[in-house]
Amino acid sequence: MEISSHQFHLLQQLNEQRRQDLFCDCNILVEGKVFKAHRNVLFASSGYFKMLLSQSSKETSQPTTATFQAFSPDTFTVILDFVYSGKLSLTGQNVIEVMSAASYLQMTDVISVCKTFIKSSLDISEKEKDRYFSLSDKDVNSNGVDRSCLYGAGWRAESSPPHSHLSPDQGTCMMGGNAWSNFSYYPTSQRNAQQQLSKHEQRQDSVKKSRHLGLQQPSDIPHYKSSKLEDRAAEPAGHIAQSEEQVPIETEVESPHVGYQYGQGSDVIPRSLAVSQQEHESPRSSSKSKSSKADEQYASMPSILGVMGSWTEDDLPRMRFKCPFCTHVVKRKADLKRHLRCHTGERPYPCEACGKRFSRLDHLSSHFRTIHQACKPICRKCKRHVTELTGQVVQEGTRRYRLCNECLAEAGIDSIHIDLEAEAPLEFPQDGDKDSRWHYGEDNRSDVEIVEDGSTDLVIQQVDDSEDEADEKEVKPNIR
DNA sequence: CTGGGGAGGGGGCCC
DNA sequence: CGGGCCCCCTCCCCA
Repeated sequence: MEISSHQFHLLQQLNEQRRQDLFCDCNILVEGKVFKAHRNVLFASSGYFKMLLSQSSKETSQPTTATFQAFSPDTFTVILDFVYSGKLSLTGQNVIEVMSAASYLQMTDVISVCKTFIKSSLDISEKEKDRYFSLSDKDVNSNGVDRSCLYGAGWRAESSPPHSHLSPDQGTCMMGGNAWSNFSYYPTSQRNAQQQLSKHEQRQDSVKKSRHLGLQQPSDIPHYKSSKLEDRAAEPAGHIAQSEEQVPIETEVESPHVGYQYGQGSDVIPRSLAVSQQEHESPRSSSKSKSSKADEQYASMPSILGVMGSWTEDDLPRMRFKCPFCTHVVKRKADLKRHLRCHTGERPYPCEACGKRFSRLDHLSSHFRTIHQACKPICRKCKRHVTELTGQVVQEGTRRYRLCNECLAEAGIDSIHIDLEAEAPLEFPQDGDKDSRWHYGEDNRSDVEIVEDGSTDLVIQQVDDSEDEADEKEVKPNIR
């Protein structure tokens, strides 16, 4: 006969002992603040402590002391409370730092929950958005990220089905924080197959890892292509937990206990600051993430991301920002913010000419110039340089390119006709407002001459190349 | 099947 | 710190 409440009461007693400083045999020093705990509890909860305590296990008579600088006392409080209660108090403000700390301490379950938390706060597809708004009608106070949530874990899983959780794509736990308070977390061992790692995500990480660490990309791992985010969003919500599939990848990098030298440049990450390489897949997110959600995350990004200390040649400390989702390290916070979009799938810059969305404004700009403005003074067919005299702009739907007169003749002008709606040139918004509406130019350049033709979606325009070329000199389009 | 080119995406870094 | 450019890589399409 098994009494399900036994484990709960046992841990409750241990927690009580911790609070009363009874039998505590381990001191943890975090930025000057001392935490007392039981080494057997820490040993059982954290891979880091397991390593640490196993090394010092011979000296059981002396209290073990561990010192951390890589995270704040508040963060460790959250971690320790989880260890002793199974409840993880996550908020939009602390989730990144808690995850980094959990990564450092090798607490995979905590990492998984943090990722789910982040992912859920970012994972807003159009469909989900609709649901979000519909739910918001019922729960006006729903705020998602900033709402604190409590992850109940462990023994209680026995009294509640383990399938009613963790997949943010399921049930009421999924979106916009509407059900954060109901969001329960269960240890990896109790989760079912739906928690399997997304192969695409795994793939992306492995690719990145290979790239950043100078490792060869496994040929059997298909390459994740960001442009297929819709496909990705359509996949079942599987992520979380260190699956067995990840093991080969994880073995490619060293553990934080031995430290590692980052394969990029000569910057060596100090051992004490090395972050765990327990790679975790990115929080899955739809390509149509609501940027404001991501902004909240970015805004709340704690300084823990800057713990990657290194030293310049002048012996001056140089801060580095480590991505919480991969091994990538950047010098600037803005670069990290930009990099994070490749994990969150956020694409805040839509091309209103064709609807394609981009994660970066410069990519959108480049796309627009190349696809919709025919900036390249090169004949698309023969690749020769063309001017307003030797070539013309052809519009095919929203796509524009140039053809020299010869190629134009070969293509058969007779088959091309005017698209009157495209009479005015496409203009790229200059204000940089990512939400601004794109518009067709209203200045109606006087030098634009529409040449009528016979096809259904092609337009040939005589344009002033001098203006275009001046623009090109100014903006230096990314022409390869 | 293969190679070349276009397009997209990510990182570094300058302004 | 954001915008933007350059460089590099990968994927996809097409000849």
